[in-house]
Amino acid sequence: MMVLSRPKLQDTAANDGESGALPEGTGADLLSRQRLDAFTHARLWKNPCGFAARFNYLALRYNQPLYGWVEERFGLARIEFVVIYSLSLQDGITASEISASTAFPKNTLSRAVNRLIKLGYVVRRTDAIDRRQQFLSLSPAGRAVYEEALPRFVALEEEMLALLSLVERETLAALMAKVVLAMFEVDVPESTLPTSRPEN
Amino acid sequence: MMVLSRPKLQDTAANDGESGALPEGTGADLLSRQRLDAFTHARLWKNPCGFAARFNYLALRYNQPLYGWVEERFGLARIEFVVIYSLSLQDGITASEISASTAFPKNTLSRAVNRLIKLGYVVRRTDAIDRRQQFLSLSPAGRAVYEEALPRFVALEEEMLALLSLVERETLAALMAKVVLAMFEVDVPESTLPTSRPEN
DNA sequence: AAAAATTGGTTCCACAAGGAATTGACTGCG
DNA sequence: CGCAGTCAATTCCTTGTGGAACCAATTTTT
Repeated sequence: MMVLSRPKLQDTAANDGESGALPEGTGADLLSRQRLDAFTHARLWKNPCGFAARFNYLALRYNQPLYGWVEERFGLARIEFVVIYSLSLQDGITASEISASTAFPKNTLSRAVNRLIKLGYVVRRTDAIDRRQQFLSLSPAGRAVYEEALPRFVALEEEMLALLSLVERETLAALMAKVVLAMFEVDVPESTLPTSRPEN
Repeated sequence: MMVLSRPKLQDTAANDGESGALPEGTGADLLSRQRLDAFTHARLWKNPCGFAARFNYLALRYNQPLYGWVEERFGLARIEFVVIYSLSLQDGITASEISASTAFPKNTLSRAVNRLIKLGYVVRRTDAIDRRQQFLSLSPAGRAVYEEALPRFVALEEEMLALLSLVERETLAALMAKVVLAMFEVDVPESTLPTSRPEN
């Protein structure tokens, strides 16, 4: 096959695709016009789990360049920037909360937080009433990193949505919200939790 | 944004949040009814890159349990199952093609393929005219793994979409296709490619 | 047609990631 | 009030990952 250069994404992986039965006009036809290798095409458009394939693909194409840039610009690993981003969303949370929400192991977060403190991007304040917990906050330097990075993240999201009208974006947002909601209700079988391991 | 976590995989990670200001009816209100921690809520609903945050979240919640199950049921790592899944989509592709499309490094794929061959799930056939290339195929045993696993993948996708009507699903599929298309057109800046690293 | 450049795949190796066990701080039960 | 159970965070240690170098088969250049 051909393969052309393109991606180099990295994350996700797996399945993708969808099958041939896409309503025309949705992209399958357009895709084939792109110089896209046949396998990626199959992953996205002829996959029995086409929806999953597509958002996995998007996650990959979104995260890869952004975190690559973060690494190169700031010398921060993905997990480290995740901490910074998280603190910008909710100041004063603990490492455990980030761990629980993002599914990164606790020890990985511990390392990331400690490095960020050493670099002066994050400050730690031990809870007076429960001295186990450590509330984290961004330092001015940490906030500066976030401020510089955010526009890139916003811009790429904007590029993703570029082909959509305002109405379409709202529709998409609403439908995605429903899907996210559905996932909250999925009871995760015990057996699936243990061995997992991110992402990646 | 987001990020997904990496479960053990390595994938995902990142931002999250919560808070309160989403257009009503989209899920924010429903969400707050769920027993969901505040930070995750912020990540999903008060995030400047909310769309990215949501599909990252979905990727995490989708991949993690499934690949965890694969690991436990078959003793196969994520990348190994990715190979199997890929071959089911397109028989006879090479390791390089899978690498290019999924963004896993070549050597990682090399290892995965060799292990799968050793386990008898994959067979390799060297191209007669270009003896560098090795076309891969599923053995009956490999196909059996796929056949057993696929229903799980389909079922979880179905759960994700459970709250959507048929019309809504089609709308979502079409909009997602447009977004995927837009990502094809993004020119990946050179600088972002080098240092990246999946997700894990 | 030899030399240089490319490409698929593998091997080497340094390092990071994460499971498991540990420490320190609370909580709850009896 | 003391002992078992829990929980945040950390440390230890093994393993897997992925960058870089390498090998082999081709292709291109001159």
